Amino acid sequence: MDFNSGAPIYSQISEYIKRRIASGELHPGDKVMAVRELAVEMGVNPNTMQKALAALEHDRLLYTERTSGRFVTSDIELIEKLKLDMLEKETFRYVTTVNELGCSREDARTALDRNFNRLKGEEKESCQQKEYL
Amino acid sequence: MDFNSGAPIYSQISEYIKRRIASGELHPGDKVMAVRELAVEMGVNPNTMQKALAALEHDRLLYTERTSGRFVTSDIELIEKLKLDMLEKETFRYVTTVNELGCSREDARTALDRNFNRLKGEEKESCQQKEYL
DNA sequence: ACCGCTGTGTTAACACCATAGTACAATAAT
DNA sequence: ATTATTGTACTATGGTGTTAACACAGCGGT
Repeated sequence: MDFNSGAPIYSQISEYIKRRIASGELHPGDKVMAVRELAVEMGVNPNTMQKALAALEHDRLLYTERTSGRFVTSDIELIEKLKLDMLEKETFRYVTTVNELGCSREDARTALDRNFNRLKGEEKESCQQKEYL
Repeated sequence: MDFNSGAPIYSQISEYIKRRIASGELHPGDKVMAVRELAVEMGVNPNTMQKALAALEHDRLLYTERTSGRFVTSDIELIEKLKLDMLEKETFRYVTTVNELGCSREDARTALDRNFNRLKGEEKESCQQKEYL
């Protein structure tokens, strides 16, 4: 990951993990890696990772069992709602921005298709599996 | 404007003005408001606004005439390139995020349409003109 | 009982962002 | 010449993010 978006790192990590929960890549009830381990994996300080995970706990997407570790919520409804909410939020942000840019709906549609193709092409080339969490 | 995105305010302002230049809402060669004036208008400190405008000057989107004020570049090609670049960058960011969310191209398409309709609806209701710059 | 793992809390240091306030140089208008 | 306006520079302060290096509490396995 690259943390170049200007937003705080802990926040970027929170959003990233949120997406992996929403996508189902992190299964409900699964145990997640330890704070220190995750911190090494993503190249940040354990405190920063702690802050990121704490935010996810606040949203009830993770819960912690005192000494055995952290787990993904088993609340499937919550996860489904999360996914829909994030899609809507991201899309609205995108549409607003692009509209402010003076681009039409058609402009956005073609740009969207072009970038989906670009993405699928990249995925085919570098078939590396993600090993986080 | 609301500055809740986590990114630095000066950076958000830069991007916002960039979009207004790209859209043509700020015409090439036009004079922009004074730093202090703009700062009041957007409710930020003059220093913050200065920083935002300095970033735009670094990109040659604005230039300054020592004592008469700042002006939008007259380089139409640059503006056109800016617009295409920003659309591509925003779209790629959106597509990447949404794909990570586990959403398909169709999911994105319908979400896009829904939000464009929502946006057009809102624009019709509150027909306030923007008075910045 | 001991060791190692877990999460958690604390302190300190450094950098960046945002704000306030002040000051100065150069031009335009009077 | 004087005044107002322009951009620019500087200091200082408070808040937050990031990192580092610790220490502690609770549970499991040996």
